[in-house]
Amino acid sequence: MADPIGPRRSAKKSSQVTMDDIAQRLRVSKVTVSKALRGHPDISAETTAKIKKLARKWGYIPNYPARNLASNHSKTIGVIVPKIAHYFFSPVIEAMYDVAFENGYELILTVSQESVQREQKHVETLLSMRVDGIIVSVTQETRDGSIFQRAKQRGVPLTFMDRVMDDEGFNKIVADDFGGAFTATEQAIRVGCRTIAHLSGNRYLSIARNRLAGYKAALKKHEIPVSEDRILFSGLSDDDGYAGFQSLYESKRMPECIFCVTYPVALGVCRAARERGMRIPEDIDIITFGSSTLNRFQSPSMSYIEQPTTELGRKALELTIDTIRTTNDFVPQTITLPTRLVLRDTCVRSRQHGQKAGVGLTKKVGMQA
Amino acid sequence: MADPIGPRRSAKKSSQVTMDDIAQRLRVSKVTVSKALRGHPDISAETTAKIKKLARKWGYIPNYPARNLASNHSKTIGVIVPKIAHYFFSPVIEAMYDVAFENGYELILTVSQESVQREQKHVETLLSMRVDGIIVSVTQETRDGSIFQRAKQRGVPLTFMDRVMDDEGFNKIVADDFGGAFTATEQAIRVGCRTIAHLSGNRYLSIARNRLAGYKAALKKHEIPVSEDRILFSGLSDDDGYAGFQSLYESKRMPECIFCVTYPVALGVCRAARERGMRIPEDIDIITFGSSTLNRFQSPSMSYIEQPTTELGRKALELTIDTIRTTNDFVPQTITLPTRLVLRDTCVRSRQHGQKAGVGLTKKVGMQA
DNA sequence: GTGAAAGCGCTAACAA
DNA sequence: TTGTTAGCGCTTTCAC
Repeated sequence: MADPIGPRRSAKKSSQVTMDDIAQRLRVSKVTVSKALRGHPDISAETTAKIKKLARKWGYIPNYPARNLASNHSKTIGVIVPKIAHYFFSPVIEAMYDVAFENGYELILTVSQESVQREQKHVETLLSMRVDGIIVSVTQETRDGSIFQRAKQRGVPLTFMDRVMDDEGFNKIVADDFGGAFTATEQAIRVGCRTIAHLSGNRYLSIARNRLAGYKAALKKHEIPVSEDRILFSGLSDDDGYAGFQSLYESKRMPECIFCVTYPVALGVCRAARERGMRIPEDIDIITFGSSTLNRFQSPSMSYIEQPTTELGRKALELTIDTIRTTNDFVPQTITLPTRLVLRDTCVRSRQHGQKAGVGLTKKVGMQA
Repeated sequence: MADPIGPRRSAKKSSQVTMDDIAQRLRVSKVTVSKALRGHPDISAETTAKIKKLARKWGYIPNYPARNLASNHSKTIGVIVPKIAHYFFSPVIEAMYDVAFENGYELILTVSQESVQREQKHVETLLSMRVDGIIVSVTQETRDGSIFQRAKQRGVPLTFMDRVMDDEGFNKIVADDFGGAFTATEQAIRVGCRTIAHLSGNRYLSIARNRLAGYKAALKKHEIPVSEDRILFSGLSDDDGYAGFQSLYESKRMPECIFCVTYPVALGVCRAARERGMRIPEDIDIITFGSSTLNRFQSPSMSYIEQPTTELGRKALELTIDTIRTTNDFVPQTITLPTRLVLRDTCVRSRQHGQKAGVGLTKKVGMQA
């Protein structure tokens, strides 16, 4: 009966190989096995090799919950996003997985579906799971930040990403929404538009607020009066864009250009315009914040403000891991990432009644600070 | 000092409230607290209420790893998908979250990025995390199923979804790839196409194989010879579609219609066709398996085979939970979900040199068995 | 370089 | 109805 395949386990319920099994077989202690498997320098190379070999042979799989319980950390980071079927979040999340992988962390992804209630529940769940850190992009409706304070009290670092809360004391990673919106609006002005509507999102959502502010600032700079009835607050979906266009259309205050808070909203506008027989960009011009990989297949392909999705994801994770490592002296940081104007088929030609496009204007397109 | 806010914790490192704290304060045992918090009928309503009240007051948060270690289950299901920024997987995953939520399960989502190595690592990680079940949609390259066998040996139910392995002994949830491809091809034939190319995926991938088989079967039924040089194997991305079109174009064997294995492939074809000045569907017709929410915004909007994404996600989770609950007598099941033909702007008109479209053909579109 | 003891926070089984 | 006794599998001292 020498060297059976796997440990002999008499009265144990589970069929898992444990460190104890390996220790007994090799006549060393559990501790030695634990250290060896983690590559601890305490243990001799010889012993370590022996232990690792048997572990592999027996198909040993570490028990994370046990490890977690004993060591008080999980090497796991929880993420809460409002939507996953979204042109914006997908690449952000993929970038997060990459960084997590590189650093030996696991990611637990949860989706709030834009529901505040679910969001709160997810925070609690992640806390229960004993994640080492949390990254959240809040829902459109989130106003109350007390649940996030709880995480903080528990000593779990929390980082807001893209859609943030105003609360102080948290890490934040955002795109330059103000600057991007400013640039987009200015582009519309450059090509000769004087009436520019803005389809904004929820009035309280950070990204919507900042984009709106950028839009207004650009108008002011160019001494174009801000007309409040050309600013529509609703949501971030294509249906909102559709409804927004309709509302503008019916109010007989059609602008020359519409600046949309998100790409889906812009799509909704396109659909509505098409149904009314209006051509883009000939009859109504458009520019949007954010895009989709599918934009290049659209005709017309829309000009847009490119968001640093990958960087957003990477930085959010990096900063969170950093904070976990230096948990003692925590100083909250806010990182703002630059956006970029990408010109396609819209918002590039001179308006008939405006001045010639591009006259005296730099055509240069680059990252803004 | 009566009733301080929170337990008095002298020599404890963590600042977490535990069941013990609550038990001591209320002069009951830890077990009573445990049971009360879980709503166990053993404990009187009165005691339960008292305990729950204090737990809430003190902000008690259960410790899942500890619970997991003691009870040997995690109420957690691991999911492995090849991509997340994908028109297909997003809704599938959202559906999974819904079902998980409804059933009190947590989901751990991992992304293999089409890498076999990552996929294997994810299986190990999920096993280490002691998930109660695993759902996987394999990468394009996955051939070796031994890692999945390991899960099975560990007693962890594993369900394949959409992209499956041939291995017996696992639950499988798939769309009717064969039937859908058959229908799509037949539609092309109906509108008068006699030469129909197929841009297929990886030769070994289940979904690609089945769609190819459906395509061939439809041609055979209508006595159209299968021409192997009109079948191109590559990948599932838009670049593959682009390259596929190019290859067809250069070989001077342009078909009347192209049936694409996925929506992104079809997009690539559109792009390539447009660059060559060919109009769709006038010069070259197209039909595709699967779609995207953005298809309605395309012009032309493509006709496609609709995949039951939500159902795929729901059923995968439901079946997995079922299997967890009845772990003793496991009988592997394969569930095939119907697809549906959706007609848009392509593959609907009669070919110039073909017979009139729709003559004698039902225009009815419905779920196929 | 190795190991014994202690305990992480919880639940299961069985007593009382 | 409640409590006692044992662990779950691992890591952390700290002694040898």
